[in-house]
Amino acid sequence: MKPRLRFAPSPTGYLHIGGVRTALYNWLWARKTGGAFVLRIEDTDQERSTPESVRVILDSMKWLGLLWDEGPEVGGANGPYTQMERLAIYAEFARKLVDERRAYRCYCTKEELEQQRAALKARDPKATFKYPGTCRNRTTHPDQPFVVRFIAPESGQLTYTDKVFGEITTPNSAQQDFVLLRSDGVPLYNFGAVVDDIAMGITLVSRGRDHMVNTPPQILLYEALGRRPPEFAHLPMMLAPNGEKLSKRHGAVSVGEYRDQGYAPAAVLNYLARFGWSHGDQEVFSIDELVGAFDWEHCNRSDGKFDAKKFLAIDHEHLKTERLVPTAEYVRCLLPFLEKRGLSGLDAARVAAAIPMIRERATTFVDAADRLDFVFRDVLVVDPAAAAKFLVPANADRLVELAKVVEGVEAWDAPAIEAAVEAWLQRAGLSIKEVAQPARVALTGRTASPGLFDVIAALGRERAAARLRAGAGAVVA
RNA sequence: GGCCCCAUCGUCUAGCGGUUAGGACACCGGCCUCUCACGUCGGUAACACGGGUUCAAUUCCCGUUGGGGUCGCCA
Repeated sequence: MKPRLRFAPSPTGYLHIGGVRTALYNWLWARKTGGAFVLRIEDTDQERSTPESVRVILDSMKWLGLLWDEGPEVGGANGPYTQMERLAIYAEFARKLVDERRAYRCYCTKEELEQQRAALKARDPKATFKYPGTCRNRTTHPDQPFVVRFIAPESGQLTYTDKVFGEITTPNSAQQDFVLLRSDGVPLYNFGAVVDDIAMGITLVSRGRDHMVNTPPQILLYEALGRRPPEFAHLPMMLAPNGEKLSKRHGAVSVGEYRDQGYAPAAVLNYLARFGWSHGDQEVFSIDELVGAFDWEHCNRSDGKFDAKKFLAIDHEHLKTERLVPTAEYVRCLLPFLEKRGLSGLDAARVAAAIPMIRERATTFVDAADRLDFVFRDVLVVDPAAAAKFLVPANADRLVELAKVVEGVEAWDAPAIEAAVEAWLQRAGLSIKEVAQPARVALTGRTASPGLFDVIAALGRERAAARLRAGAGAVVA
């Protein structure tokens, strides 16, 4: 039977990079095995869930290329895929559990429990408050709000085999009569997830290690419901460099931020896949390679620390490699960033032609747009410090001479330009070192740029000559 | 504190009883060079500790220490 996996985020903000990793592992396995990848929105926390966040999650997933077989927008046979639209289903399952004496109505109020919890903590700050089972054997049913609690076993133990952590055994004494349904009928996490995973036929649940503690109660629920639990595969956590939980205060943590910083989607996936999983010594993967190589056996069990520099290096690697980011894709990704700089209405072919000279240099699309800015901008922006240093009187004549040489080049390509310039340097008894930097500043406005001849070729004969002359003129002005 | 999990260079990791403990990022040198990059050559750098098991432990077992997760009518 083909496996069915899911990613079930709660729409309470941006899509966290750690969440993307669990989504990715699920997606990879579904793709590799020909199984199904289901996206489910767990919006039962009405305080924090927002429609905007759902939008962000969907857009982020699409940008990454983590498309779902069933879920919001695409539908499917097991919908709806948003929990708040499934309330009737949870009610039905809860009713069944109560009828079969596997769960009961609890009329204790939140305030009462809060008070008990506080009292216990006051006596012993480290004690664990467990619901005392006050309503467990209650026979009267007052006309008051109630929650539905599960009847948890008090002795024995529960063992399951995790696909990455192996055999995990937990004593049932660690469990308590946890709440299934709130007084308003909205399910709590464990119940909602189990009911939906059953209803949606999920066969393998992979999620962060922070959920490992939820697995025993969930398995108990499957048993009470007469269902065989799915397989579980927990993933180690992605921590901040200082070992803390990775959050906003450690820098960019959302998919949107990396998209805005000009990262390639495949590079994001590559970095995340390699975090906690390995395939021998291979560091760089295309998405197809990831799908082909992914397995649970090589998933690590220890937490890791996010490394922004390595992430950047992986992105750089992708941008450098035609196989990973084909030129057409490069152009498509780069265009928006050029537009953001005010360089709009550019011809795709023209942009494609300029890419080779910055390909190995640019680490992100934002970086690429910055490096290519001089090619597409009509009025050059010149770095004052660079001008002060290189556009000086001593260089004026040379720039004018170079302009003439450039205008005289016959065939217009970098090698031809280089040949013409070299010939002139010979005649004039000059070295390229004496001319390159002044020319570079005149042509690009900066002291760092692609190779001089590529720059001239990209600008075109007239524009290159004009800028060189302007550079010479800037000296006088 | 209870329950659960983890432990190889600074970081991500390879390793599945016998290796000069390998790779990548980062860092430091050399080369290349019109700048910046790229590339290339080399270098610094790790098996947390203590017991076992074994002819032999980074590898298997136990403990210690350290780190993490979780203890809600959040997810």
